[in-house]
Amino acid sequence: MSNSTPATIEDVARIAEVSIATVSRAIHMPEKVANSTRLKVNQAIAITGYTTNAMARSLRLGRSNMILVVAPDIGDPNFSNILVGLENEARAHGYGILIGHTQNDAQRGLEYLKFLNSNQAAGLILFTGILPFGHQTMTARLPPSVGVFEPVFNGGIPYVGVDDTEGARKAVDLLLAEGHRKIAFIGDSRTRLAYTRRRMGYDAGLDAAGVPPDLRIVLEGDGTIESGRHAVEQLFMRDTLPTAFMCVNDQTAIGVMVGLGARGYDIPGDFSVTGFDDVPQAVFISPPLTTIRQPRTAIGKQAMALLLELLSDGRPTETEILLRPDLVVRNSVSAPSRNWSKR
Amino acid sequence: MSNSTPATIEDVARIAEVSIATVSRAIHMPEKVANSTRLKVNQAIAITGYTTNAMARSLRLGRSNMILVVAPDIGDPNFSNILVGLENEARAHGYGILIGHTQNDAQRGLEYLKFLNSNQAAGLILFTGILPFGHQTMTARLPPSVGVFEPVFNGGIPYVGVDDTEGARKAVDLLLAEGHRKIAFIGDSRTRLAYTRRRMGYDAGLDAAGVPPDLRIVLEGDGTIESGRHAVEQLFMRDTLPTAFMCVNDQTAIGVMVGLGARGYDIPGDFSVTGFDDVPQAVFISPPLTTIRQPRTAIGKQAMALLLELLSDGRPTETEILLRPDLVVRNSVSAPSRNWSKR
DNA sequence: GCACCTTATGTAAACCTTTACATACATCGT
DNA sequence: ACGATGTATGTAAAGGTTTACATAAGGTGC
Repeated sequence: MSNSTPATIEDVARIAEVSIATVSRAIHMPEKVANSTRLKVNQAIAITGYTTNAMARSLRLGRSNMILVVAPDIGDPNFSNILVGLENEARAHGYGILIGHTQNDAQRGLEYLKFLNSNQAAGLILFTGILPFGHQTMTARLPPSVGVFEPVFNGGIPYVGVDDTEGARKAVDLLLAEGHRKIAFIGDSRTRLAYTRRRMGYDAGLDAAGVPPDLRIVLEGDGTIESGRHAVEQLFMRDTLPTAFMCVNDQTAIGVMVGLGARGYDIPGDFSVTGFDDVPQAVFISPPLTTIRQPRTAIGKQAMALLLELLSDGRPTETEILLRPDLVVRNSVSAPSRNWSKR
Repeated sequence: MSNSTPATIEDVARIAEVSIATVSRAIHMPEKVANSTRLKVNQAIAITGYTTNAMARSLRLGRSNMILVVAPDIGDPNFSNILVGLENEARAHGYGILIGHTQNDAQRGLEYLKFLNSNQAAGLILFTGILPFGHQTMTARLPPSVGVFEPVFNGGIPYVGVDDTEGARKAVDLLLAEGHRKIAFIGDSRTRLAYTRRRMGYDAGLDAAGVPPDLRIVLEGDGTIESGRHAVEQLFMRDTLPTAFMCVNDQTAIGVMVGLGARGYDIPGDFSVTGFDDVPQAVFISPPLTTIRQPRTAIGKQAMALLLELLSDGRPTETEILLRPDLVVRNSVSAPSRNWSKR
């Protein structure tokens, strides 16, 4: 029963007294095999503890049943829930998923490219707008692929995300509705296109409200807690301060809140702050952060569904699927303090 | 050059005008082949863009060059850095790593067991003390395996972690040195053995200091932020309060701090708090958390090194590798407030 | 009772590697 | 000059699976 080497299809065939072809059919095309023999085969499988050797199967079929998910940073609080959506959908269709972790290192990216080139994955999910394959990026031949969160340069790769511009617009509209005019945008135009789109939502909102350009303050960060904190320091060195901080993501917002807290200011009493993403921590910090929720599990599910479609049909029906980002109001926003009205 | 089907070893052989055996040797045992032919082969490889088909190779060799890392929760802030250590070490030895994500769901665990049984991974790294294979756990035949953080039940699986008891001892000794006597332990004896060991450190420290049992307060949580917050609520319903909270991990400590903050208390003015793990957030919350650092990257590196050793030798040289946990002092601990001396 | 179709199973090739063994040739010591 | 030794390469089998094709048996319509 538990021999040293795992049972093969031949062991099963011998015990069931049929040919290996019949065993294979009993497993993968049960309707093609007589009830009586299917029963025998199943018993033999139970006896031997047989599981099909995925190497051999993939070799023969020319494709694996694994999907590679490549992300620059697994620790990103956005990652985990997306993954749940991806996994569930994949599993429901007989695929497994593997996670690759590049840390924005081209060398690592190349490892995964090799992995793909050796046919070890049937498809690819990309968590970054940039193909992480260094100088080979242009010539890389990829399996069917889908991006998450933002379009992948290079073109031809459909993606699933959220309407970032609209989400940002919801945040800025809330601040405007509360009476803010001088709203700082703590952004990041370098790392992700999604972030640039959020900036566009900020501008569009202020344009629509007729806020003149000289009341706009835009700072560059890199989307980390640290950069949010740094942005606050920079602003306090200038002579004008905003009444609200609209942050490109929650991490930045948390940094801003920590920075303001360290200077003794109250949120939302002295300053309002908004984030984007609704990461799990957003509800735990104090005050709980008003932010824009991304339907992460749904994004994961859709992305995988799209990839599976590609895998069977070959042609994507859609090149871009955008889900709706929702405003979630907590306690980090209020009307601007009158203390600051002079500004 | 970029045909529809990827180049095989045979294409390379034809172009280099040698046999496929020579190509294989040129790749894997270069010293066994003449310089001139090795050159021809390399050129042919460059022309065809050949990469060896991992399926076929693994099938032939009977082992893959992938290592499966199974974790209950990828979002765990401890996970990411361990992974870096694991990855670097694996990569340096020609192995790739794949990440499996069980979410404590036996069904998912079984998927990975199947994956292992079909020889798709040469080794296994386990992030939980419990084999996540449901009812098949006892009969599961596993490849060489190493645990991370805590021993794996079932036995026979070596592990790499930190001396949890000693780490906890450092935390409690700090609190005692500051003058605390009434120290609550917010623990979790159910989910991880490591947590039970931390409790042992707490008891040992108090024993050594001669703190009588009736001054000890132990609450059960589950290691989440929420459970830390809940513990605070529970304690305020009792008549006696501690002067310090020693928490089984940082998440719990953050919850405790949020709970105390919500009630208007100052840390460390009114209460001291310690954590364990030194997760990345520990430095960002206010006040920054005094905690015990786990050398995560080193743990990952060692765990992978141990697994690779197992893979080649078959026998583990050590069954347990414990690294030293360090106290990192920040701002969440001070001497007990005199307001509370009545208690 | 026979030609024909359907259904169930078996045979063997193919997927792409690696490697034991065989072969061919060159080198060396005597 | 010849057997022994060593080096470089080729031939072919094996690894476990899927599936096109072949075969056999049973059923149908006449």
